[in-house]
Amino acid sequence: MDTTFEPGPIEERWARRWEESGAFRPPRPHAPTFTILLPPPNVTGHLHIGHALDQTLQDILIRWQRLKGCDARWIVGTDHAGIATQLMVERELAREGRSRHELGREAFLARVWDWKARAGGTITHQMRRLGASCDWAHEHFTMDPAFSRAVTEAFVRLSERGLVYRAKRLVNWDPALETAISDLEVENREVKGHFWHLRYPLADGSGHLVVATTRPETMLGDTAVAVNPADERYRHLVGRAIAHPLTGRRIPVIADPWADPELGSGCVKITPAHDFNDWAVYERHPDIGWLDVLDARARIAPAPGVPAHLVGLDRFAARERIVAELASQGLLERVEERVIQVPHGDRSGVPIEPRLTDQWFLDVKGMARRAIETVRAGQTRFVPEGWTKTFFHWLENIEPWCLSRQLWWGHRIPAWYGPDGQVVVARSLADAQARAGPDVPLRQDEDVLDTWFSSALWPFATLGWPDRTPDPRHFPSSVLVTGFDIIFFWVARMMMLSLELVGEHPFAVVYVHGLVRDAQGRKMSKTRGNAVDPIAVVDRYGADALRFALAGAETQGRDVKFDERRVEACRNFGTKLWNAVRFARLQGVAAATEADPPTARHPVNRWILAETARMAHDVDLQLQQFRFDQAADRLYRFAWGTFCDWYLELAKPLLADDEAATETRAAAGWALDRLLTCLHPYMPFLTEELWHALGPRPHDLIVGRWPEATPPAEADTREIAWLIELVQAIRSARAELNVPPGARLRLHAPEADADVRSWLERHRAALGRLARIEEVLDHPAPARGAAQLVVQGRTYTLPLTGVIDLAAERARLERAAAEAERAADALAERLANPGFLARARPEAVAKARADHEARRTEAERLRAALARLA
RNA sequence: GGGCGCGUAGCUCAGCGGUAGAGCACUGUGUUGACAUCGCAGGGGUCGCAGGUUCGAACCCUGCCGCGCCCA
Repeated sequence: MDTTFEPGPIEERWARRWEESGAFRPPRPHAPTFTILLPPPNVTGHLHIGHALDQTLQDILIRWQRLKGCDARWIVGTDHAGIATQLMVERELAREGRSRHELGREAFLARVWDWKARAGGTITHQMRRLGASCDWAHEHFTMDPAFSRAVTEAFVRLSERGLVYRAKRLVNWDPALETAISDLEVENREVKGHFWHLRYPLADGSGHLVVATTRPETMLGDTAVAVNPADERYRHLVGRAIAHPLTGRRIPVIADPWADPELGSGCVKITPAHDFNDWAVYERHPDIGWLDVLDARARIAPAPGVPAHLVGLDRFAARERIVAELASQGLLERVEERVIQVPHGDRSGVPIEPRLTDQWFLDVKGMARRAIETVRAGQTRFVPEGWTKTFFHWLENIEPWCLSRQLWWGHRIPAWYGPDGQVVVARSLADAQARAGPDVPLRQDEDVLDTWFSSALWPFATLGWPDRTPDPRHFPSSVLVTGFDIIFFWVARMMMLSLELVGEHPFAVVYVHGLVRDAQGRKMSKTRGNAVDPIAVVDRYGADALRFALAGAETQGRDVKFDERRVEACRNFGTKLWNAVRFARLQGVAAATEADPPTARHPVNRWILAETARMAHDVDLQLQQFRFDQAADRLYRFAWGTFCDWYLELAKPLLADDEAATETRAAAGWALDRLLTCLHPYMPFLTEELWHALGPRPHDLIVGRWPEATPPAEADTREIAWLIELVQAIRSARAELNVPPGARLRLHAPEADADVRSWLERHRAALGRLARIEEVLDHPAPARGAAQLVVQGRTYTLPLTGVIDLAAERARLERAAAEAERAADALAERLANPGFLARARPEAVAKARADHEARRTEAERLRAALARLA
């Protein structure tokens, strides 16, 4: 073995071997199941650092449960990402100087499939580099024939239940992509804009009203002006008419609470076809009607009253033109500079327009209610619990879900239209034809379904629905792991559709983690240039280091600030472990053959066996609670502190001792095996490599067994705790008194009782090695010219003739004594408080008494030592 | 405007009722044959501020200040 761990080749070798040998899902038909659904990433996607965190957490859970003997299954796949994929291929075409319209629908789709075959596997290959132990043998894709059948079936069934319907509604329209998008795909951005205050003349010429707007171009579609019914200023105008300054149409002044008397003049123009709030006003006053004045690309469209010279202008050009015209007519009262919220499409980045179109909607109110009930009843639990509230809030205010998208790539809506406007929703054209009548010419809906509609079926469409009922071994799944930004996209919708179509909730636990931010806490983005490529990090430090760093930083509920230095520290941790195993091998330590701990006589070995069992037990507990950070910390401290710094050092003399060597090798081998096993979920590659480095194995670690040994009683560990404390006290005194590092000292232990004497005897070699003690004597040493230490209530002396700096020793003892006294005084004060004695828990009182006694004794000893020095 | 969350060592964060911890950084020191991607020792915090509850508060409650996110 080399002295440093080279992750690259090792990771590649194990990734291949695990997948080829079927280790990611060994056949365990009778074992309890543990199932995780990977929220499907976009097929166009590249792995970003957020995926790396998300997938690391899932893989830790899967590997842990696999080690615990479960039939652990991580269901994997990608979604077809309608808009993103279509855009990607359209961009490719554009480079060739062509468009999808030139190609036609069929050829275009062939081109997309071609792209998918060529480039669609990027993200899944990157996942493999992270070590994601998914059920790759059954990878899914939302456009696969079976999955597509599920999508059609879902749409048809929901339609049969009256939950899917077609209607003309305002939707968020993306004029760049020319499709409806979901309100979840709209982000409000603050931009510098204007508030234009416009004069609207009264039709009878008796004056004007002032309305303010941020989008003057929409005024072409005005059908009313509203004032608040409680607004005294305008009450007399309600029912009168405005002569629209641009269209010349007569539009009424109406009373509606939407008009805010406090805002601007208190009058507001009503443009139902281009504003959600105005549409609501129209619904209360249907007489005013509506007028659509924008086309699919947000250019001014021909409509009654729209001046011909404006038709065809882009919305922003039209805005300028209109403002200029009004100004020249003296109808522009004033212009206010103002920061306004403008909705933007998160894909296209352009301002979206509310647009009146025919779309398919899903009525989700009832499903939302049932999803809420499921969580209320505890069938699905959020971890951390706080997200429950967010989830409820969204579902309680849910609107009908617009399912249709004006795209080509996706699941085409299974609806057909007859010549007289009749609509047939059916599983196939044949089916539709049968229902419409044999001779009726049918035309299929041009639109496709929202990608999120298909991914909402993920929990059961991946398990064979609708052909068969999802296998109860994997449905409901055990846990869904995702970022909080995806609660609405996935969690809520998967829950709603599972409840509706399968009649059962899809997951028992939803674990919600934070977002990965940069080292300064800013959101990562391509445009900002602060996005971290996880694969580049893997190249530099190894997948294990990245995984350990990410999972170790995942404290429940907080965002993760990504700092490469942390990854470096984790890489060093891997190297440390690597060297520990290298050393162990050099010493003849080999793989343990038994799951049970070997019998050991020597306290050092008994101690490490006990500590190992405790560690395994703690890590298991912390993972059960999804405390990825605490489990990582426990592993780190055990491996580095307990095992490397103490056990291996204490074991060195034993390995050189013929009598103790055999049991020490066995204890070290057993402890290392357990450590590698418990660390495997976090650092799969390194641990697998080291597991095999220790000797021939009947199987790979990935399918090993989680240690179940129960931690023995504490009594076993007292002797070593004392030893460690003594060594630390000696080292500390040596360092503070500037004793040359190589100097060998004698240790006097005049206060030792039989136990301590035997301990000193037993650990003579260790004291020699770790504290450079060449001899232990039980008679007192002269205090002058000696350092004195107090360990667990007993004083020890280190003669330092010629070396000691008397003043330094005095200062050191004084400091220690003062500290012990401070602690003892604080405890004494507490014990003197009658309230404490009367009301505190008896254990707290007992502990205070014991602590006080120990600190007081320590202080006394230190004072005595000082006195001797004087 | 509504909701959620966060302010603990220079930095990143644990701790959430018994008197403060880790990693990194920092200082000193070390070639004792696993490891300098390392060892050993050490410095460093009125736990945002002000009240309250309690025998006891970083931890519970209230208010304030600062910061972030989500929804309008």
